[in-house]
Amino acid sequence: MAKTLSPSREFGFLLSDVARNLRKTVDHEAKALGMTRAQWSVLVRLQRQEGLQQAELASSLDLAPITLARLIDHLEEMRLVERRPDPDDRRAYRLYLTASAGPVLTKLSKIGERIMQGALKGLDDDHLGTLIAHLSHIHSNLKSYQKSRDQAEQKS
Amino acid sequence: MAKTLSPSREFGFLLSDVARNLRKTVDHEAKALGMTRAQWSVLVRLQRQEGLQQAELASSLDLAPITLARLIDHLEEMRLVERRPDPDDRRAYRLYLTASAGPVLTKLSKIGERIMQGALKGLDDDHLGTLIAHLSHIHSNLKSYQKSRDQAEQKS
DNA sequence: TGTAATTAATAAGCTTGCTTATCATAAGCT
DNA sequence: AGCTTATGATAAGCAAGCTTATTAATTACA
Repeated sequence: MAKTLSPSREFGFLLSDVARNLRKTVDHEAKALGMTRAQWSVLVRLQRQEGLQQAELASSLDLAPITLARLIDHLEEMRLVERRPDPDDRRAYRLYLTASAGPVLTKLSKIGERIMQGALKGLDDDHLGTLIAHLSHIHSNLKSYQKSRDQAEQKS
Repeated sequence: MAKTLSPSREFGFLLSDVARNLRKTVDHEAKALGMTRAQWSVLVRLQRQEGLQQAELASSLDLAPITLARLIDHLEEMRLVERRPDPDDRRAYRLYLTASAGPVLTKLSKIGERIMQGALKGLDDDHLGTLIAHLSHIHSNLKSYQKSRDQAEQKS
């Protein structure tokens, strides 16, 4: 039984397990503030750069535009984000945080810091640096893999 | 602009980015076989251990029982999995792979190997070992974090 | 200039995750 | 034995991802 996996596949499963646990933890903490993880990520991104169009934001979050549109619907109902018409393009909106988003973002940032402190407990800075470097490497492998796939599809 | 994040938060974002890209790649490849990633993971788990009850399988995959129930509905329609009544418990089913699941699993295994080879290209075995060790450490941190959270909720 | 191609946003409808609730059966306790 | 509690499966309904299709506006180019 318990057929052993190759190290590379073991890594694949481990990575997705860790990411799922992290998601779950973040979901749980976000909920305490009446937010979801997806909404959180939108706010954080807008905090770094306001005035984006929906399509730009969607691509920077790696979401389909329609998925983001519905997230923005909610955030607008919650009065945390507002759509303003793009002065140069009547098809488009530009997205801004409202005044009430500030305090929420402060809380979210504290929570994020706390979660990651807990997750990385016992790992010293050197090791964290190595870990980040390795993951970045894998990240770029995956991105070039996807790019070549997209190009292959383009042709067909 | 581009306010810098602490290394620990940077790691959090990176981890979820990598995991999302991996998911996306796996989704794409699974689709070519008419499968989804979730279905794939069910089959792989059953391959390692047949005859599980739904509740057992759900917990081992870290899914809510109802989520698994609907996955099994589909896999049963696809004739890859079958529910057999548990002889000792009339409430429960036990899950088995059908004969046609074999060839599918063979293909899936090859695809998984290929994806991970691509993702880990340029990373030598030592580094992979370190990476796995660090992620395991983080994994157990997150699990104990969750456990303490669950216990706190138990009381309330 | 006017038509074709592209782009921004949204709609419809699917999957897969969740929580909460329901039903039937099992198990435990007195 | 009988009552309560726990458990296996499912249902209903929500969130958030997707693909495909539609509409309106913009851009490109013949």
